[in-house]
Amino acid sequence: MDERYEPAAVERAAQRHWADHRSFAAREPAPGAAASGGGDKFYCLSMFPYPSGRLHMGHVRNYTIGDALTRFMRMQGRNVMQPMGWDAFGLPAENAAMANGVAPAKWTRDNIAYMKKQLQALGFALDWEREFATCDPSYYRWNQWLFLRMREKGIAYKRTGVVNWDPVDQTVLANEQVIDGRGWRTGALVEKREIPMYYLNITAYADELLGALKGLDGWPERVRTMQANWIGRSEGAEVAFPLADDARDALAAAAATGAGGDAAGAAPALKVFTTRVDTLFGVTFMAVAAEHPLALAAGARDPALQAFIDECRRGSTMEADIATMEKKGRRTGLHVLHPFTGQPVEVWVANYVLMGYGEGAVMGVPAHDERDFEFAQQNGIDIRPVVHPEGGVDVWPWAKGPWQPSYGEHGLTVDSGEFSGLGFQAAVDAITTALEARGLGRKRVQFRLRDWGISRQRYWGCPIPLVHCPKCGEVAVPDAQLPVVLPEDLVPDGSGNPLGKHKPFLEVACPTCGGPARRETDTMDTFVDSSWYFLRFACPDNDRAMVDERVRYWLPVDQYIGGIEHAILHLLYARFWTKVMRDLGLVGIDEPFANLFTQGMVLNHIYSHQPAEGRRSYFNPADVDVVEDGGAKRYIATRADGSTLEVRYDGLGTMSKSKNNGVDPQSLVEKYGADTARLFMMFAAPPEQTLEWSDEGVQGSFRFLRRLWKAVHEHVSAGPAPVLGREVAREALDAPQKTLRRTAHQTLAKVADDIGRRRTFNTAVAAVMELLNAVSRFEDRSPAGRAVVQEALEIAVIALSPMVPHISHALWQELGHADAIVDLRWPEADPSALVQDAITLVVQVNGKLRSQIAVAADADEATVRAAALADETVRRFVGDDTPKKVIVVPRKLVNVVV
RNA sequence: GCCGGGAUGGCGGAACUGGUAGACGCGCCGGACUCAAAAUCCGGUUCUGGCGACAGAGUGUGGGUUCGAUUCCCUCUCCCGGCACCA
Repeated sequence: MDERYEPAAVERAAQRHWADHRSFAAREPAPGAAASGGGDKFYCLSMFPYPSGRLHMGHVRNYTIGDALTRFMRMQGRNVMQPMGWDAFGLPAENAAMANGVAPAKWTRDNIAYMKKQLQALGFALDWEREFATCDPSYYRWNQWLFLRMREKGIAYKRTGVVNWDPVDQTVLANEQVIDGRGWRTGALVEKREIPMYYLNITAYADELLGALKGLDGWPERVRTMQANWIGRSEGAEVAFPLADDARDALAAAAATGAGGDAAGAAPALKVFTTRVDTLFGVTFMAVAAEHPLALAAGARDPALQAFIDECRRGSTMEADIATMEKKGRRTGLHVLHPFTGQPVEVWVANYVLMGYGEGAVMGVPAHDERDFEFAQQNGIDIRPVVHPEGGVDVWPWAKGPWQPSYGEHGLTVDSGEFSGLGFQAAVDAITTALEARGLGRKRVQFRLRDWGISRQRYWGCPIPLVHCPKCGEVAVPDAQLPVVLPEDLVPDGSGNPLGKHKPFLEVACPTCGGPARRETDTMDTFVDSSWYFLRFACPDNDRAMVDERVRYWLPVDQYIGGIEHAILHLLYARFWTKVMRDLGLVGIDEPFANLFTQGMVLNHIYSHQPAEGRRSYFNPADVDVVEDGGAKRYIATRADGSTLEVRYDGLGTMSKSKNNGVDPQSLVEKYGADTARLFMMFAAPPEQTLEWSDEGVQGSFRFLRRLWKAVHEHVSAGPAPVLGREVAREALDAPQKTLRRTAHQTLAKVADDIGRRRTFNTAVAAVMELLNAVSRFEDRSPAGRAVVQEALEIAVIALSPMVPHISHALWQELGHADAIVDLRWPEADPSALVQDAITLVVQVNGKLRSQIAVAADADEATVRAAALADETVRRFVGDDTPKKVIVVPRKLVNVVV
């Protein structure tokens, strides 16, 4: 055995062993053997990466967690599958293409090749025989195939949606490409624009997606809460306010000139949804979106209002922007009629009401809604209280002063005609019933969740399989002609989708009539690709069907691992997609992921610089020096050419390509080896917690592995140790030998619990470090002593092997084992090694720690109590007082209260 | 703005079910080895007072419940994730 730990050689040898033995190729049972999920299978899946170019520390964290679990579960005797693939479509490839003139396909595939090497160098127990990328036509053809099935069922449907529009580049922008309301390349003010898009009817599944969260007890509570809030079920009422004559005339006039849009004149009433129909008599205004037909009709007659509508169209579509912008409104001069009193209520255009969210209109009740209150105060609108908060003050302070939370509380209705004097629920019921009788409303459940728009006006994605024919209209591509293959040699230039200018793709014969037709150029949202990839890993080679019987064996995923940033969108879409496939008879499961582990983000500092013209650029923290300058800090970045530049500090954020703040694990792997990189990542923080990156402690992890190597080396170079239980009787050990043995077995049990139940790899590693410290202090070289050390070192190596598999592979052999540790069954801790005769209890006086006493492990309460009161220090603090109370917590402490 | 999470020594973190706050590691200080350095090994390291035994304070802020609170409840501050076209 080498005296020195040489990670490169150790890792090469271990990886060769796994490759030669196909150690991680998952095997299905013989056909027909198991209909659904045989008891011993374990499908361990980490979220597949976007091939951004290089791995970053977030990847190392994600995949090391999954790998440690995979290896641990293998050692528990489970048939484990841990596959890997590539989420290969998406925006960064187009950005790279624009920057470097390389086709997205080439850039993506080069990145995949490089990152695959990195993953392999890290020694992950992946079944590479199942690898695929979502940009492979053999994968995305099934996106297209299922899209067509959904379209047939009406789950996929077409309507207009709002997008960010860059008026200079004449292109749709992703939210990420909108910075402070401006296009990132052009700096032009972004506009909202309505375009036709395909949507998936996820709201039809809202009730099930919400209800099934209760059954997902293998999911973190925080994720379930976030999803429930996102779906946002609320019970309320739909109320129709009939149009007054002025509104009706305006709509009719607009319809005549075509200014009012499609819906103009069609609606006899303005519909809204409210959860507070009990406040209906407090309505003093209505607010509609700028794109609402009433707003457009009024704008056609009022240039000032039209200017305001145009202003509302500027800015991004992002909810965070809309929620934080200044609330503005303008009156239309048009009115609707209160459904009960018939009084006219003026309609306002408000920038915070969005078309496409519900009805594009809300009723304004300033007395009982905070946002309406502020809007009314700002615009001089009446505030009419109609609910008297129960147990609230007897005065009506609404007219002046700021909003009080009590204004929004439930209470008894007042000034509400025949509905006065009712409690919340009674008022809601009575008013809803009366509305229904008049045909002006009904009870309704509303979800916050909106349907999923999947059309993207972008090149590097899965083509939507449709053809537009001048004769036949929109025609689906027949299944036999799938996949619609994306040409891979185009280079986008920022001026829209290059597919729209590429004739070989664009020009097609209509599948129905054979005449000349135009192919659809929109591609699918990349969330589509990631909504079912976990199914495909079970059957990546099937070129005749999307899924097959192997999916029934492997699914659901037993452990899914990924970043908390996916808590809502990806995980919700994947759940939805699975339910759709179930309803189409393709899979037999209701939920895709039985257990979910959400790792915390790995953060790093962000530095950027905004040139006078063009895009803001980001600098990697590794290239930035922090300089103290008279109390203030300055940040100086060094460019590749050696020149320097003062940059701005933008705080901490997730490691990402776009912020250029990733840390490439490659340098760590080269310097210390994969095991050190893996170990440090697991040791640095509990995996569910956010981690601010710093490689300060890496050295310590390497030192630990070297100490372990040295300890094994010293032990084995003294020759074979006697075997405990055969050459040395366990009962014959002396006290220090028993203590080391107990530490070893406690460690074994703790590590199994930390990995298997708690998933706290950091404390598992710490426990093994303590064990090695105990071994180092143990100097007994007698045969019995060496037998105990042999066992303790074996336990240390086994316990670490899920985290640091390479060094464990080597050390296991050095400890005299012919079989590879990767195939070892995880041993149980020996209960007889764990027994302890005497234990130490803590004694408190008035809750403050004062002393410690040693008692027999099985001492009864009276004995413990007497021992505590007899303790000298305790008597000093208790003095002559008689204890009021003595609390004894078995095996833990005694608290004397005086 | 809304939803979810977090805050513990100089630093990363431990304390799992309300019961010894600071395990383990980093850093730092001292020592051994060495001509010297690196590496390694040994000891110390929450803060304040004390030579010391020891005492007091202490888990972002302010309050509460309890014999006992890092842990439970309320308030506030700051940080992180998500907010539907980054993935």
